[in-house]
This record gives sequence, C-alpha cells and structure tokens, in this order.
Amino acid sequence: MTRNKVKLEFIANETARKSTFKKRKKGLLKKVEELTTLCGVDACAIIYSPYDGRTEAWPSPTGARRVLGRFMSFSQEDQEKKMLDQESYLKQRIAKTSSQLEKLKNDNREKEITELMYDCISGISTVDNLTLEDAMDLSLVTNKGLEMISQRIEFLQKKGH
Amino acid sequence: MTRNKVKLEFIANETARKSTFKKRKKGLLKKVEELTTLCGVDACAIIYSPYDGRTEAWPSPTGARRVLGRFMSFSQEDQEKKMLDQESYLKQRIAKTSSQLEKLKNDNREKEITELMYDCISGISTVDNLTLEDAMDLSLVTNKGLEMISQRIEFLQKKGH
DNA sequence: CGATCTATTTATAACCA
DNA sequence: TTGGTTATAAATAGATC
Repeated sequence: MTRNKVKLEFIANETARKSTFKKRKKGLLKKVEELTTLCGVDACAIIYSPYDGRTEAWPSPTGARRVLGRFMSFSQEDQEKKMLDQESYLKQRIAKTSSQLEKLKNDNREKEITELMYDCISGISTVDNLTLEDAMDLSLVTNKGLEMISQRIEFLQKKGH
Repeated sequence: MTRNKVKLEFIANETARKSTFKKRKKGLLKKVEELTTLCGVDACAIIYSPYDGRTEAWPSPTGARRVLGRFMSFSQEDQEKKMLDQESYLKQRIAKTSSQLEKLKNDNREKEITELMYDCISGISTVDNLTLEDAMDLSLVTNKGLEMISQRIEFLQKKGH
C-alpha cells in the first residue's frame, strides 16, 4: 500500500480533515511539552478548533502554569521599582509614537490585536479553572494593566486638551 | 548504531540541549504551520528561547496575522464614537475603584497574568514589527479592550455599593 | 464518530566535516 | 559554532473495526 505524501494544502474532505486535525493537534501539544521538558524553556501553543469545544489548548493547564510562573523572580521591591521605571518610559514612548498609532487605529490590526488579547485571557482562564469572565476580570485588575491603561487615558486627555 | 529513545527529561549537557532546542523548535513551528494549512484552523506557538535572540516565535509573521484576523467588525464611525465616550467614562471609574484594586496588588496570580499579557503583547509586536512599547500602546487603544475595562470597573463600583 | 492497526513519511539524536 | 548525513524513533494517513 502506498500512502499519501501529504500535500500541504487544505484537506477538502471534511471527515478526513477532522480526523487529521485531531491527530495532529495531539501530536503538536505533545511536541510542545517535550520541548519544554527537554530544553527547559517555556513554550505554549494555542489552537482554535472549530471542531472541539471551542478555542482552546495549551500544553496543558499544568504546562501553562509552568510557562507563566518562573518569570518574575524579582523581589516585591524590585518589581515595584522596575514597574515605575517602565511607567515613565512608556509615557515618553507613547507621546513619541502617537502619530504613528493614529495611522494604525482603524486598521485591521485592531481586530487582530483584540482577538489576541481575548485569546490570552481565555488562556488565563484555563490556568485557574476560571470562567472566561472571571479571567477577564482578573486580567483587567492587574496592576500593570491598570497602570498602562491609566497612562494611556491621561495621554489621550491631554492630547484632546 | 543504536540511538537514544529520548528520555523525557531536561538535557543536562548544554551543547546537546541547545542543539536539540534548535531542531525541535524548527520542527514544532513547522507542525503548527502544517496544522493550520491542512485543517484550516488558526493556531500559533510561542517559545521563549534563552538561546536565540529573545522571547519569540510564531508560526510566522504571516501565520500570526492569519491567526488573529477575522473577528470583530464595527463600522469606522461607531468605533471612534465609542472610544471617545469610554475615555472620559473610564477615567472617573478608575479613580473610584483604585482602593479595591489595592487588595490584589501582591497576589501571585497577578504576576502571572501580567506576564501573560506581556507575552501576548510581545507577540503583537512581532506581527507588525513594532517595538514592544508601541504594541502595548496599540493594545490599549483597542476598542474591545476599553469596553472590557469599562465593564469591569462598573462591576466593581456596584459591588462596592 | 472513536479506537486500532500498519505502511510510510517525518522528525531527530548522534556524528562528522 | 553551523550545517549536513544517517540510522532510528515518532508521527500519522488510510483502512478497518
């Protein structure tokens, strides 16, 4: 028996496509997990399955936790300090690039970015078994997030004199 | 010659680990791309490489674009209008709810979530070759993001009677 | 559908230039 | 280190239950 050499194109047959999707999704996630384990790096994969429940998948809830943990290993003080630095830095940057951003405002990019944020949040929800809404909540009350938002608003206000 | 059957554990030897990382990273990204092509689904992978330049990797800039596109679709006018309304609205609310937010300040989850948001944003920056700072800014002026924030704040207000 | 079972195609670990 | 090469381990398309 000769098997197909996998033509790299959309699989027309729905049954076959779904089957392939399931198999490959599994394989992909496994690969992600192996990579993180073998090489000690953080990685994750996000897959939007029209088949399965919904837009889901990470290496695993456990894996996600590992991906997210371990970054900030600063002390509380360092964190606050850095955060402050970054705030003022950001403020400057925002001023400098506002004109550029204007151009992008109504671009399709906004849609893209919005979706990405959503996806991230839905990822968060899997980390702690939260509902999507709770995760959003939590995300939005994050210090950093609020600071950023606050700065942005302040800037817009000034701009609008 | 007999080759290893791949023990699923951290590779101690740095040279070997780095080599494996490079190969597997490549393979993983290829798999992601194949999955999206073959099955017509959106997927992406994020890898934090301590070796390569930095915390990067997606299927590809092109792939990322495809992953993110296709969602929300407001008209130009509605978008601008909403954004303006929300700016002033948000400012008030943020001031009023700041004390409640204090409580969450030192939660570990916050660190994780903050980091995740950062990661997402850094992902955004690769999409359009923006600096990290620009991407953050862009993220925050997203309509949807503002809406979510607005709702959250409203909720906190009611809750705090 | 979902689970199994091969035949093949792929991905790679170990080498080597 | 950065790439090829090759022997094996893995992944998986297609068929079957």
